[in-house]
Amino acid sequence: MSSDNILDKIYEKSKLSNKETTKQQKIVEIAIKMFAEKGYANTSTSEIAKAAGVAEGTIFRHYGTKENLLMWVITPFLKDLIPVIAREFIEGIDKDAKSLEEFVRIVIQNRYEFINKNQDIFCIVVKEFLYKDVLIKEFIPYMSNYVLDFIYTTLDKFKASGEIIDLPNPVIIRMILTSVFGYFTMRFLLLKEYNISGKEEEIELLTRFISRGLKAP
Amino acid sequence: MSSDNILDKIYEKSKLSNKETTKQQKIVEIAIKMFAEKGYANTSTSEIAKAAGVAEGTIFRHYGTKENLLMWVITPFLKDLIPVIAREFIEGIDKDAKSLEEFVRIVIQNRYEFINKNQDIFCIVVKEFLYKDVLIKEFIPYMSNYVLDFIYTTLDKFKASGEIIDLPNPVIIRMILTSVFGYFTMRFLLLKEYNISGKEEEIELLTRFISRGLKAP
Amino acid sequence: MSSDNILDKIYEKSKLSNKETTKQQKIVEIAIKMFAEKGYANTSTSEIAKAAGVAEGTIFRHYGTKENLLMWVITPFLKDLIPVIAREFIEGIDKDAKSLEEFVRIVIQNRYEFINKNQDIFCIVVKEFLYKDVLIKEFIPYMSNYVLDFIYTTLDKFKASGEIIDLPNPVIIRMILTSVFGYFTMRFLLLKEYNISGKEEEIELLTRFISRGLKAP
Amino acid sequence: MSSDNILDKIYEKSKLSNKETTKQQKIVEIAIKMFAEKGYANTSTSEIAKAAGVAEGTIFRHYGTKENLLMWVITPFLKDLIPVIAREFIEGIDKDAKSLEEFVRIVIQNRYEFINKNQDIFCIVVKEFLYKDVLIKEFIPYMSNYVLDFIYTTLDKFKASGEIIDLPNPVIIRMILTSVFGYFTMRFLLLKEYNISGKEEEIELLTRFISRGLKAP
DNA sequence: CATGAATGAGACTTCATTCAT
DNA sequence: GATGAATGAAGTCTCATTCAT
Repeated sequence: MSSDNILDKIYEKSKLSNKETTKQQKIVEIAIKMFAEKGYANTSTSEIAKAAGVAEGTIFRHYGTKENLLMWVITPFLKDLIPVIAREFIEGIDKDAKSLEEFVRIVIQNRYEFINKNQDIFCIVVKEFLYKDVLIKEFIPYMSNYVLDFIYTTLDKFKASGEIIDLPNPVIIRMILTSVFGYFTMRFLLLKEYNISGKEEEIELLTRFISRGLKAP
Repeated sequence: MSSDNILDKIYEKSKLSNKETTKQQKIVEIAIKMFAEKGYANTSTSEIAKAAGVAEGTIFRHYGTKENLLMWVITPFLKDLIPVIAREFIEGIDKDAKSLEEFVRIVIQNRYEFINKNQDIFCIVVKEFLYKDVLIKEFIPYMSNYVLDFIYTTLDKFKASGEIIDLPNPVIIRMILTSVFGYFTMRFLLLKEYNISGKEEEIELLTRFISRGLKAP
Repeated sequence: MSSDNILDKIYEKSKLSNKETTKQQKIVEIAIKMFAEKGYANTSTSEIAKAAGVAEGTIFRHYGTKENLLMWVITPFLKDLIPVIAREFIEGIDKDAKSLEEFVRIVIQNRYEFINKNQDIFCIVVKEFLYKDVLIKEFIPYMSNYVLDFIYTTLDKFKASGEIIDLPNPVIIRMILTSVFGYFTMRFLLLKEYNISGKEEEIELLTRFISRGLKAP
Repeated sequence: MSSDNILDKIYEKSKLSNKETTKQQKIVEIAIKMFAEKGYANTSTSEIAKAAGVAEGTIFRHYGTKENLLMWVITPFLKDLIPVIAREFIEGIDKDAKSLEEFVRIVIQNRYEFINKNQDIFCIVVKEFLYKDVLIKEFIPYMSNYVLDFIYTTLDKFKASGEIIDLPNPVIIRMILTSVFGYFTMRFLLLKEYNISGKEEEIELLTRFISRGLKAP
């Protein structure tokens, strides 16, 4: 069964493709840890090599470029981050036809698990997002038109039923994303050690905050 | 009358104290622009010097270190960012004894202006915040106990009157800050060019979103 | 058989441990020459690199710091300089129970050879000694208590037998060292080219000068 | 009455010549202190300017070059160091026709006072001596033929009377100088703080050491 | 005369990347 | 495939010196 942890996936992928070495695993593992901790720009390939117990040349043999290594680490995360939201979105609504609140809860729970399991990569992505337009451009296409259309019609339904406020869809989506990613950033980057309350409770609070904030007046 | 724009303040300060040179102004101006655009780590002092039409040594004659230059640019911004929020908070509530919604609106409006006028520095601060613990440590003391106490008692009052949900104060504050700064980050960093709607309207939406989200059930 | 020349030792050490490269040897060789000639502070790493036919980065890949390179060159010399004196001292006296004169002669001869073979490094050490307290601190511990004790009791014996003047031991030692190193400095640094007389004769003169100077009245 | 302290002399000289400013005095004073403490190469003109309370340009207005400032500081010291030895030498012998020991004593005492009063400049000279051949070349001519001739004939006289060992004059002079300057260097540079015994006693010991060391067998 | 802002050459150092072994 | 020595471009920073004010 395929794990939710990106690292595992990378391992699987590479095992399938080309008799992935332990060394490659180690490189990726260490790179993730160091990029997350000190940032991509402040981590040198020689540090990674040393920490991974590998010759510096080996990194370049496998990944060609430092930037390539970053992408190798980030891409599967990005691929999973939004598409799964979308699928979840669709399935969550389809199956249960629940309220917005219920839906938001499911999404947040799901993403919480995902990010919690990949905290380091999340760190990297957030930090690099601010610098590299490339990342944003690579990110957007995953938000396919099909999915967007579905989200739009769903939101329209909620708006029609008077459950949520009547605002343009992009505005609503932006509000949800801002709140959710704002929360995750604070939770997993800035206040890592401050554990105000339990996971379940925090998710519940955030869910209520968002769904109430979007309620029709 | 002292402007709200940090750049102006730096100019004023230096004009008053050291007979600041045109070159120094140029250096700071260019540094802000480049740090914001490419990030502190990815901007070299030689680039700054060249763009400012100045010898590289001149930068170091005045600021000693590249990091010093960053601080010179960031510090007044940080000094203004939170304390003013706090003062506004106190005064806004005191004067008008209005609802939470009214208060949130005032704060957001005020901060919107401030950040709008100092977009570049805001960019720099957000980006560096994720890397440098130093910044956070320099930031926190401005949130004085006096202010925090006031905020706490105010929130308690709102909770007592049943206007807002009964949650621990740190949780409420965190939610507000997350939403507000999440919004600003999206607005001024990530989606600079996407102007979904007018400024007034956006502030209004965010205000309602937050104050409703915190309403008692 | 291990040579008395430090350069040889460095080569041996590195050949044994790290498969030392020709380039590394060349770097050390050139560094010694240039440090000796122009002084550590007045020799740039780029000069060394150019003269050694190596990229400047190569120096730092191996030695990390310019100061490290200096230490790499100096340390084995310092390690040998005094301890060997001490051992010689002990053995020389022990074996033959000869007069002070005989002992001084042995020591000077031995040190003459040593410094003669490592003239350049001696130059470096003398010059840097005056600037860096670090060096002195690294130097002193080699003068172990055991050795000092032995020297003291030996000098006491000479004093008891009436062969040498009755002065505090530190004073006597200081006089010997001052004369010997004063001589070496003049011989190998200041008047390199002036060869007043043959080596054997000079040693003999210095020996007599010191041993007579210390004779009891 | 003309002082023995070089600083005073520089002051006098400059007062006589060109309405010497307090600033120039301060510059020289500070330069001496800093060159002595940290070495010429490790002292920057900006440091000197700051410590002297003077603009950096002022230094160059007066002395043109950093090296010039060094020379301005060193030259009068050098001029006094040896010539006075020579004069003393001549007069000491002439007047009292005493033994070598008496003569050596007078010279050492005299030089001790001189160097003691100008410790900082002595430090500078010793340190720079090792680097700059220029200094040596500037130094030698002061040892005039007339003086040398006198020393030679005097030494010859002592040798003829059987008081001192029969060695070539340069060898004898070198031995004396080596011992004396070796002692001064140890006393005023390396072991500044270690005061083994009183000044008078140390001079006496050194005098006896040298004169005995040179005695005919 | 004095100032100090400005300069620019050059110092030390880092690091992604290449390539012979 | 793996290694790690070597590279060289680029980065931060220092400092003696100049020159307009």
